Amino acid sequence: MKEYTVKKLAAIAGVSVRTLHHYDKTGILRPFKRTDAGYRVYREKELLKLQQIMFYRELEMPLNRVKVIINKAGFDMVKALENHKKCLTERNQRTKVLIRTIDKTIKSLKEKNAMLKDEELYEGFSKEEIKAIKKEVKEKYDPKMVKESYQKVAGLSKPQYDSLMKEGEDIAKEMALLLGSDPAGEKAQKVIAKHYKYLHNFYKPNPEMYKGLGDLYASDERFRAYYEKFGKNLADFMKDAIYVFAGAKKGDK
Amino acid sequence: MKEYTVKKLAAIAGVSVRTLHHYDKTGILRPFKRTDAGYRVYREKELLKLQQIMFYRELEMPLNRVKVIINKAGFDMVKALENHKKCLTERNQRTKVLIRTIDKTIKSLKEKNAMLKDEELYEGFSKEEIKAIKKEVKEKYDPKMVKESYQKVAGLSKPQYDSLMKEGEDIAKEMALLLGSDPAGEKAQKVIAKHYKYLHNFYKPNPEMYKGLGDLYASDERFRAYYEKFGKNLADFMKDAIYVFAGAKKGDK
DNA sequence: TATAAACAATGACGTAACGTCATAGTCAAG
DNA sequence: CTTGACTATGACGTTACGTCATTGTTTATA
Repeated sequence: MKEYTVKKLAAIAGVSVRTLHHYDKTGILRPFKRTDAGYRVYREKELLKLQQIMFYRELEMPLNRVKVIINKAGFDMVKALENHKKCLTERNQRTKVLIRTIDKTIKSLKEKNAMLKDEELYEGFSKEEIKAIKKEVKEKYDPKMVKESYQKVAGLSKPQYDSLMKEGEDIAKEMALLLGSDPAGEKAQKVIAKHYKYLHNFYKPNPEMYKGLGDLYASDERFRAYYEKFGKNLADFMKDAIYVFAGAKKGDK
Repeated sequence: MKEYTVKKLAAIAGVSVRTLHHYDKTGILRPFKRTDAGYRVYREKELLKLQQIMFYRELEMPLNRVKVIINKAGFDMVKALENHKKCLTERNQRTKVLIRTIDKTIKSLKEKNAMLKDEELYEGFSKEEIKAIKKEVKEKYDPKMVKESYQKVAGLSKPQYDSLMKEGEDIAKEMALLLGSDPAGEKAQKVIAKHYKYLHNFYKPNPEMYKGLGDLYASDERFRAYYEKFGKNLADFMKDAIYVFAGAKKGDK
């Protein structure tokens, strides 16, 4: 059984010794054992785990989230690898968009008649969008869903993201127009069905989760504030309508 | 002429207002003007410049270096864009290696007879290597060369990098063996010629630059320390031999 | 066996690039 | 005039290590 101390592992993995210390201290990656002298010793299992950490870091997942994910009972390494592959492929697609942006900018600079729209200058850059998405999702949806949502929307372009966010707003506006009506009424239930379907953009909801979300809308200050922008006590109305819908949905199942 | 204040520019570029403030404060991206009220106003030139900054950041270039590069007289935007394209293409290649690593790891996990060598777990990850390269280059070469060197070696795999670094060490060792002999002697000059050729891995040297490097070797504490590891006052000896070689080289030119 | 170099540990301050929030002035529309 | 959106500056906080100091441990060589 092959064992590594910090320098050897750092060398083959291409990380620093300091990083390994940091990971041990923060509990993200513990060594297999410590020698009597206090030396950290790592084995195959730790090497695989470090690989996971490195993939998550490559995809800019914050360490405190990585820690939760990979140390959870039932963590499926193969599934995680498949997900990393998907995200990396999407990143490569985005990089191709960046390269196209470069080509278009060069053409625009060289030929005075090939003007770019200002927005076109930044096509493919999505850092801030992702952050905005994460914040938006966090504010509007169950925090447990944040990670999954992140993975699902990371590949969106800005126009796609804008469109998605606008759809969410439109649904909220539609509900606001029905304030004062019966949350179990046909109209409200039609819009809520649309909302439920909309959530599929972020994660795969089920009736129980949807009810939990309704609770969250009504009880969490940030959610209330978000919906208040569209109508007075809209969060409560959403919750009521969600409960009706989710009850019916459960019956379906 | 279209003008933007911070929120509008932040929105189309996908950065935060805070980022624009930060860039202004640090002098990386100044606005076109300030209104009487103190509002920042940006125009086309600033938009193009921001695009540059964003490409450099995408490629993880530190801001203080970005500042120097793009604010230099004669900064060639088209050339820079072409260079970004090259780097992004290389990054995509590296991502493909990562994806292959994923495939191999999955196969290894699913089929117990498809064992991976430990090093194979980390193929494609290069962050620490790049950092090490930057540090190494910084320690051994003219700081002005760092950016160019970074671009030139970024695509190296770890074995390629290791090989390259070893070659550098071997040359230093060879010179150390000649300590005490004539720096203008045939043997020393033969090794120095090898050193000059070796530098081509990092940048395109010329005799004047090479002499400057010799000066740096002898005067900079880090360089001296590096060469001291191989032999007493090796840095001085290198400088002397470099001066002879560069003089002869100049004559060639 | 002694020594020196390489490897290891812990501790702690510092860094880069913003993020977050507080406070207050400015602008535009109703 | 009022209100909400936009703007400014200031300042503390965050994340993921980097850097360095100090000291113990291991290994190879003379």
